[in-house]
Amino acid sequence: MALSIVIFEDNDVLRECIKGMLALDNNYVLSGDFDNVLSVQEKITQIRPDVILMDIEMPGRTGIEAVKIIRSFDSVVPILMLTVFDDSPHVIDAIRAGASGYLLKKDISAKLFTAIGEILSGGAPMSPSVARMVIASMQPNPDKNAYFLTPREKDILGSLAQGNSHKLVAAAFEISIDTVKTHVKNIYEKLHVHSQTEAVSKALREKLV
Amino acid sequence: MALSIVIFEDNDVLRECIKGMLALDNNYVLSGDFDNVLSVQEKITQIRPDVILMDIEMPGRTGIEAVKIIRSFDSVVPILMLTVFDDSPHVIDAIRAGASGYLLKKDISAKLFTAIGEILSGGAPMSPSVARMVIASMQPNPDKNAYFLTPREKDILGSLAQGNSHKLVAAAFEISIDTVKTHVKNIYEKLHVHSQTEAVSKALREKLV
DNA sequence: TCCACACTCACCTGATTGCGGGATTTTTCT
DNA sequence: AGAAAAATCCCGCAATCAGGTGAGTGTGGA
Repeated sequence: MALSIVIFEDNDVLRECIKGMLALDNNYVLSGDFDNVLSVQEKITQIRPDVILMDIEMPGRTGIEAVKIIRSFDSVVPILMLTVFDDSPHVIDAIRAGASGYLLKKDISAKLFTAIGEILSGGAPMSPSVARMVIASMQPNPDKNAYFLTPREKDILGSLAQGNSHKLVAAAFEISIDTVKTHVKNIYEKLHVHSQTEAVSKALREKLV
Repeated sequence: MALSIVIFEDNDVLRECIKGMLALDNNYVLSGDFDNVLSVQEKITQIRPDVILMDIEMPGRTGIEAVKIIRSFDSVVPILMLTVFDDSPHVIDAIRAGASGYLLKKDISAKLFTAIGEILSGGAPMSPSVARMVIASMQPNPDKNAYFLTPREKDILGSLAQGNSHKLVAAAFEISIDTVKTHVKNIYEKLHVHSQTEAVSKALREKLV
């Protein structure tokens, strides 16, 4: 039985082009093609497609917002992003929102069918540069990361980030609670923050610990 | 000029096999092959390879530890993990440590050369199941994630995670500071934590916000 | 030898937070 | 309409935290 696919893409030429590509392969049937995502929830719940192809830039509402909406009521249907944006913020946002794969438009002709197959067999197809961004986003920032924290300060910050209080940190490292406070104060200055919560937030976000 | 490659792999058969594969292609030259990573820093600084192939399970010290060591003095040399481990913790740990790609051994024969090419041109080759794990690790946990936080509580938690104090949260949502404290208390109960720092830590780690 | 730096500890003050209550209003669901 | 859940506000107290000041120790480099 053919796989049901829907596509959201505001560029008429490209949308028709993909329609044409899918029509040539009778493993797939295009169950819907739209130039916007304004009532995406209705459309998806009615059509119940096996795969969703999603552009990012569309009039009215972006594809990333649409992904969030879809994921709010369906956490499994595969969503393959299909866009020209290869900058890290767009990529990371789309994936955090719940995208299952991310193909740049320049790779569509060569890889669309491979990608759909891969996404259905539990993979996560990505254009190479996208994959690199994703991996980079998981690794500690090597550049400005420094902040010149001393080893001890990193210890303390790490312990705070576990959710420990000053008292527990002191106990863990067998030092006085006043020493902890001194370290914490120095950490605040170096990180330009003014509270434990802010320091931990910054540390976790920037993967300092 | 041929690309210099080194391999760390304790399985003699597989190591010889890869050696053989590389020998057949004179775009590559194997500059070193080792069955452990005990003095990895010396080896890498001497050889200065263009690509490193790294197993995970090795006697003495794991490949993931080796990656951390390498990244402590060289943040650019591409490291391709080559292992049988396809469980999420190993994959995520390796990538956090600084791996540039992650190929399962079952894919070596089919994809090793493609992967090396991709890694050198700025990509991040991954076996499909690995890519899916990586992406899943960036998305909010749909299962136990609930914690049954109300929308308002998520707002508050989100604001706290930005590093805001009770007072600032109150100002941001234009509610009384006492209301914020009530919400915070309820959040603590639901998350089973006892401090702001712990709550924010949990929220960021489990991607609740 | 002297300096810089990291690490350690102490004391003080005022602000914030954690936790125990109780209470009212609004929204949501049945 | 009535019950349940969510959101709002208030009080009070003990504990913790932020910020400031000061100071002793040890290590390593100039």
